[in-house]
Amino acid sequence: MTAHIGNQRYTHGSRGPCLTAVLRMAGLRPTRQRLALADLLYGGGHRHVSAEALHAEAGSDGVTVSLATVYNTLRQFKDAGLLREVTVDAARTYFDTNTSDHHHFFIEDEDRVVDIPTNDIEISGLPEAPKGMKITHVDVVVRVKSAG
Amino acid sequence: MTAHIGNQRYTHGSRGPCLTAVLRMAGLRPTRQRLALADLLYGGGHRHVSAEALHAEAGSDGVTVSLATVYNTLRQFKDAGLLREVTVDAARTYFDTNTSDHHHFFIEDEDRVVDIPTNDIEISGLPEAPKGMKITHVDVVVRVKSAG
DNA sequence: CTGTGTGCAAACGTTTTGCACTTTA
DNA sequence: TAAAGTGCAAAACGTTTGCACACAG
Repeated sequence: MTAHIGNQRYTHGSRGPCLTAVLRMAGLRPTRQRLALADLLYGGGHRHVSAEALHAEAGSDGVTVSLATVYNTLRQFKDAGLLREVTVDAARTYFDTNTSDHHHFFIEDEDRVVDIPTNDIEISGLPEAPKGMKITHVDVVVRVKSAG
Repeated sequence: MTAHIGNQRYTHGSRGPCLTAVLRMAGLRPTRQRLALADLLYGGGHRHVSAEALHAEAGSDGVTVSLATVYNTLRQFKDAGLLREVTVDAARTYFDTNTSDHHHFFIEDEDRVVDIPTNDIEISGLPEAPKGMKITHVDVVVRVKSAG
């Protein structure tokens, strides 16, 4: 079984040592805090987290990390290309462990971000970027709420 | 010449009285501040504003409004369907006077939102909403930066 | 030992709110 | 004159930063 961290491929089972290597490759020292957060982020499948949520999760996992360090770490991971920032909600910043090109559902009642499972989305009729501009990315956010 | 405020159509030239009517229809008393802000928002073509920017604009226009009132007014206009909130940037909230179905460019270097001029965008391959959910809206944000 | 990372608390920018005052109908 | 809106200052919120201490290499 393989998974991805940023654009690194890694084999499950050798996670501990591998995370160390990934951090090193990203130019980040593999400290206790960063390894613990990386393990939470990449230990299972892909995830979407907010700083506050990750901090709470670390806490209830017995990992001692300050909220400031969580914020700093998320930003460093993002700058290193290990995470992608997802802008869906003005109130909070979400980070996605899946950095490949894909789109999102935003579940409005729950303030939750979910990957759109298919890669079949195609956007046609996109206009040119305004004069002198180039497109860096196209984000599609499908906002959903419970059908009640 | 006609324009739109929310889903109201109105004729230019009779702007003053018309704005009063629109506000009334939205259940909002046509106060001096709300009329002034509505005039700034709808006086020209469609616009994208942040609270701070609108407040500054009012100020340099000689209109005395507090920032809190600008925030409150923008929220009320949004709740009344006269404005649409555009989520493109975690740092700031933008409001769009064009409430019809359309998409946006976000100019990253300038923190500026621009309507995508065509209505030709089609999204194919959209998956079902997650079980028990229904789609409320699909947002497409095309992020651009200067081609330098 | 040197430099990087961490934690805390304080600072920050944006947005909301509580309350006394003003305006609208 | 009753109900709604306003302004101000203060609070609240998520996020960042400055600085002293701790840790990795």
